[in-house]
Amino acid sequence: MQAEDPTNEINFCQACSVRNRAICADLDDHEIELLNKIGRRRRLAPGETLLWEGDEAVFVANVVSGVLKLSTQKSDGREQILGLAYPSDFLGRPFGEVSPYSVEALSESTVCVFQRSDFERFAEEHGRLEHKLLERTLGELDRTRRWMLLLGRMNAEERLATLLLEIASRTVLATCENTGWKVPDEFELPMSRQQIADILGLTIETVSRQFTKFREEGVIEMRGRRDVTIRKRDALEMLAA
Amino acid sequence: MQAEDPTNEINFCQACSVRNRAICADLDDHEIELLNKIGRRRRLAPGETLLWEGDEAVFVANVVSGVLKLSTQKSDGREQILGLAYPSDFLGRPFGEVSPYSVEALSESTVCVFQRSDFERFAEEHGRLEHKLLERTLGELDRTRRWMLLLGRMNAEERLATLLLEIASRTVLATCENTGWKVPDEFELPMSRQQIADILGLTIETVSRQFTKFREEGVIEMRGRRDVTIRKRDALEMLAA
DNA sequence: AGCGAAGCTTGAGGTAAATCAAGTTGTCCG
DNA sequence: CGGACAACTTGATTTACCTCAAGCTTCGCT
Repeated sequence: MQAEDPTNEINFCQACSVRNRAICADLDDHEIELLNKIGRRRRLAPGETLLWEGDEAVFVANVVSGVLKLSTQKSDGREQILGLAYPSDFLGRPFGEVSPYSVEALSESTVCVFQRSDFERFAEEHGRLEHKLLERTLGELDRTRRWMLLLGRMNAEERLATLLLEIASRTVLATCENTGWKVPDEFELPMSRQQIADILGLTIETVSRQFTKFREEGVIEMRGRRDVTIRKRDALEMLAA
Repeated sequence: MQAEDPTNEINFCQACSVRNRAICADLDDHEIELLNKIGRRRRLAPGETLLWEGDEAVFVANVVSGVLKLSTQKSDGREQILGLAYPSDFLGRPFGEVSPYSVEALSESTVCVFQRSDFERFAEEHGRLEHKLLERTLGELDRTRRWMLLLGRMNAEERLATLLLEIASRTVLATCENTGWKVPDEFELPMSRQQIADILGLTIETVSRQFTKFREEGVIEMRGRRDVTIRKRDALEMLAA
């Protein structure tokens, strides 16, 4: 998947690894060609920011590879991560003036970027794209609402269990083509302990202690700081349920 | 606004109080007539449930009057309210099989209900409706994500301040037509203390203590349990910021 | 290899909110 | 109008998580 050349500006849609899963999936060859003309590939290094909260919303984008975070800050600096974006996910705020959150790459990422105005014009002329975007947005709203139960009503243990299962399941969807995949028990965390804390609404110390606890209980195994193996999936699912 | 007859099944769209704000706003007279044929009005008493979490998603609806809550539960019964729906808001999960949350009326409410299958067919044939629904869904996603900052990173005082301001601003949008309105400082809470706790991710006791604190500080004034007057809006805005 | 620094872990102590347990106040209804 | 019940408030105590403060790993770099 990393083999394709992200700098190739000519007809990159044809070879795009998320071509059949992103919002462009239902477009025909002619439409794809038009979309190809208004978009461009962009590579982001870890830590690089694509959109700033409060800034004019100039871009929208599809994630092609990598993982990005959406986040917002309180005036005093407290940060809350609003979600993660995986390959085929859509980024940005069409039909809105300002970006309501920041978007920053967690890992080395490739995105397919459009000027918001270009994209909106295209969408209004091509109902199928707008329909796909609607379906994706409704799905994202469901996912976001489920996260509210975690932030409002779960304890630290339940929160980390839920996140580990979520990352596992999202990782596979991002890695394999849509036949024959299954959710892996081994994966790499795409973010630091502090970022995990900002996702879960906890402090870095509490997150660290929970990792230690899961390790001691044999629920997970770790090689280095970011390589996780789930050993007792049932235990995690019980907590997350 | 309560003067219109909710049981009148003939052409209720024409006289609908949310006609210009709901997703039907951009439809022409012919389209409205078609939509009118597939929808029907339904009145809900406080506490009555329109959709159950996990059930087949048979309905979608527009809120005409009243306030409803969307909520989800953990397996052990802990509840988290995912959001409130005010007049002109859209309810339900188009293009999905199961309802990801429950919808229950908080106050006496009127909704305009469609069979999901009817609605989806109509939407696919009428791009303007789908576009409106997309805009509304994107807005709802933004609002939901902002709430995550509250659940993940705010203390009890900040949470209640934010909710009071939110209810005040949503109440006016629900009450007045779109010219000349301003946000009121006096309003009625449409929910119980326990429901406020379930919105804010707190316990009923903590909510009660915060109300008492705001009253003692002269930030708000209360007549009975549900009538609130904001006396120091600055103070609340400072906390919510 | 070995240094340095950022990232992470661990411990001790403090605190906001939860929990448990009475009281009190509104509200419904005959 | 009064009585009963649910809804709410208040107080005392506990606890999960936060804060502050060291240490310890991991990893990039020369």
